[in-house]
Amino acid sequence: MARNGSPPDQVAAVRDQLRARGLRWTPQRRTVLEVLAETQGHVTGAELIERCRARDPATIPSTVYRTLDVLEEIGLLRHGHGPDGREEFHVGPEPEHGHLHCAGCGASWELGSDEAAALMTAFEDSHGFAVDLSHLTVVGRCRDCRTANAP
Amino acid sequence: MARNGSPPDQVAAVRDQLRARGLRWTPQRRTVLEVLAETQGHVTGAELIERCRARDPATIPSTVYRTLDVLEEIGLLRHGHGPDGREEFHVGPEPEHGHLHCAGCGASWELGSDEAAALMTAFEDSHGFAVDLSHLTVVGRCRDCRTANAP
DNA sequence: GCTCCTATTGCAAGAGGTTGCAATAGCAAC
DNA sequence: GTTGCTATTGCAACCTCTTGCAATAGGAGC
Ligand SMILES: [Mn+2]
Ligand SMILES: [Mn+2]
Ligand SMILES: [Zn+2]
Ligand SMILES: [Zn+2]
Repeated sequence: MARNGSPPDQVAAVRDQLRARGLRWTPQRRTVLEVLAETQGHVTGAELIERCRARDPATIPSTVYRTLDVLEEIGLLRHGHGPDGREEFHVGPEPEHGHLHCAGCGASWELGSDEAAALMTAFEDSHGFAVDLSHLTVVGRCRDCRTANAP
Repeated sequence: MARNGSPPDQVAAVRDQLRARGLRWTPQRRTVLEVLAETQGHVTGAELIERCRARDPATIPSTVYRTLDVLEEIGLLRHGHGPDGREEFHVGPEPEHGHLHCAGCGASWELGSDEAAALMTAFEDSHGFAVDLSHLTVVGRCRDCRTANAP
């Protein structure tokens, strides 16, 4: 999400962006946007639905997923995939980043921007390929798990 | 899958490996193994179930998925994730490899071993992290889609 | 061949998503 | 404030997997 101003301002900005594109502002979308404005970090669709239901028990899953699709299409939201493949939406002021996930202990880290840049440059140079960094999760085993397993 | 010898030999080898571990050889597992022995490249669980059903209409999904788990646990199979996050099992003689997937045109390529090695070395050096290459799918936009979109 | 232990299976229920469709409701124009 | 177009919604059905549990059946040992 674009993160400028207080949550109410952010939500109002999205409303205006939607209307400017001929899309509509509905109570259901308002709920999703308000929940997103209060969220930091990563959320799965299911988590989001749960939080929307806390605010409006009549929340319908398909409506939430379709709203997420729209927000992503107009560039207000991005998603990556957790180590299990499930979509995770990136929310908050952090810049675009990838993830590192240990299959041993389940820990995960954000990819440093220096490292990310190196990775993107490498694919750019070799294939002319523009990596979608925020969609990337690199899975493997961390140092601790490796030394623990092969002492 | 280890790929040595004719399909019947491969299947027999797996049967022996299972028994050696106190696991059992069942008609259901035989079906899955036979289908895998005839398969090249990548398969999703659902595709595998479909092919098993062609051979044995009584095939039950949970049994197939559990068999795949076992085969992966004992190291005979690996999975990665497609761009949509779904699991894809790697089958065939190719060495471990990652994937590059274009979100624009849907094309995908295998990562070259040189490039893969560079990527793995980078994470090894910076974090002591051992990347699971076959689990990796890098999503982005290919050269063609980029020039088509921003001429 | 028969026994016995327990790995495996089938089934039913459930989680997380997606999709087609008819009914509803934004909102731009009058 | 009404009207009319059409974007959205709710719903139901469906898809891909996962899980708990009771019944079944490998296969090692005799
Ligand atoms: Mn995985
Ligand atoms: Mn994705
Ligand atoms: Zn770890
Ligand atoms: Zn492309």
